[in-house]
Amino acid sequence: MYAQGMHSSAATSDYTGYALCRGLDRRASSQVVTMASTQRLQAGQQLFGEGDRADGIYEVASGIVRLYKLLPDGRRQIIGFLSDGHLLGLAHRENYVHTAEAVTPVTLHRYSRAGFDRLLDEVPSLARRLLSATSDELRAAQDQMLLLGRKSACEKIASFLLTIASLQGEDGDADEVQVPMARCDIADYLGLTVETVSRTLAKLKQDEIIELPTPNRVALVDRDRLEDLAAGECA
Amino acid sequence: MYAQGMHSSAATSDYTGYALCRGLDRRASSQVVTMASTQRLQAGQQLFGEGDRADGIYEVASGIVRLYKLLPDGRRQIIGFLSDGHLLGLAHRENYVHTAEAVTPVTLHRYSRAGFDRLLDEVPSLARRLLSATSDELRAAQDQMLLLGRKSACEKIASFLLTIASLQGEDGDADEVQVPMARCDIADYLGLTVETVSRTLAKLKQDEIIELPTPNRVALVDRDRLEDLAAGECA
DNA sequence: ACCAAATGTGACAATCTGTGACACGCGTAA
DNA sequence: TTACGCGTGTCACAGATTGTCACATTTGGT
Repeated sequence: MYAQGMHSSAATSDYTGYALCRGLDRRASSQVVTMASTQRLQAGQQLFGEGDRADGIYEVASGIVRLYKLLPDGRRQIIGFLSDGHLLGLAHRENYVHTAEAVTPVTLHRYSRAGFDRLLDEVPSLARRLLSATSDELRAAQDQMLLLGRKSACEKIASFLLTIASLQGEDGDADEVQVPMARCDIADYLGLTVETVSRTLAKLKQDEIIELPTPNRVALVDRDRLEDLAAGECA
Repeated sequence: MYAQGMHSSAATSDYTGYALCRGLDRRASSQVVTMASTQRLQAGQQLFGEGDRADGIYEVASGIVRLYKLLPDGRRQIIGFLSDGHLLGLAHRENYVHTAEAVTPVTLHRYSRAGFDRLLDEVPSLARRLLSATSDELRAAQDQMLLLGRKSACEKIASFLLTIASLQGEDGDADEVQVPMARCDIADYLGLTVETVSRTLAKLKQDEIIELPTPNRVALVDRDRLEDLAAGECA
């Protein structure tokens, strides 16, 4: 899923783009920025693959990254879309246990694992903040389990659209959302096929709940109805 | 899911049953034990409900606890079974976001939220360990997303049985496992119905992959085949 | 302007669900 | 100790939702 990234809607600072600095003092923030290197990816480019040695921790500065796991026959489950403020690579041990790829052009800050561990030693409050951020990710994952295990295709799409809207709106909710992911990405995130995603969007359009000005933009016409669907309150 | 709890197969210590003490020095361990109170639940009894105020953090000392989320119409998704060594209630903010109930008779250690926060202040290394434990839970949740979103009923059941076996065996793998959960719990954990769980177990028995001496015990007869199924390597 | 990729649609199949009936086992009461 | 009731588990049959396959249309990039 995507939980809210590790940023807050606070005033800008000298370390905009370094969400890891949030809440740290000036000296610690300087350490963070010094040890970070910047990396850019094109859309579709892989950051790391499942099984690769987990020697880096990354922070999304801009763009969208997809995380996924694969089955041997190619079945793919996307386990999260990450936007700015999110960390990648923190929860791994020796090797990465999923793959990370750019959905859009992406800018990342990279921290070596060794450097990151030293930082944790030197800045004790950082572990508290990472614990909080990882807990946010865990709660989002648990919400997604409910969606994957129990919701119908229509409820899944409704939930997805509302989640995206809640992250794009200035005041928390947008009436029209930009959906940068392809239909096959949405399908692999919701445990559906592309055809079902397409058919379900068409049905919601037919029921005048949404509009699709272009394939990558969705207007939420009947938000109340969408919220009822997402909450599982309709047949 | 259940990730491994916060215990290791190390030597016993004076604080057996207090997995939170693992890795702490004697003074910190004494603090933990002093602030903990013990709580016992009968099978089926609720520990906390979704929406309740999150004022306690719990550690499972013995028994099994199920965590679940509900939809308004009663659809339930179990998001994890926790055994000894696991913490509950850590990832929540103001209110619990899921429900916790005892599957078997359970003994827990309870820490108040306020006391727990003070402990984190006084024992900096604790946050590192909790970060590690929460990361384990997050990885397990991501594995479960792959299962819920992409695996067939048979692959789900095979995965479930192997997971249980890997936690019950002395050397990591048991040939016969105890399944203390009811069929409806297994169903709600795997995103299936009780009938499908029952049919799938019957099919695996018919194919001589497992045996069911009693409904709560499963003998893994053809472990290689089960592992292939769980990994998604068969039709 | 062209082409490839993405999206959308229709027909049919498959997997899982839903329902009803029945069997079995366990716990409690007599 | 025995019998009964209830909860759990199993099974058969029918239905529904989603997947699969093939093809048409649209969109975006060069």
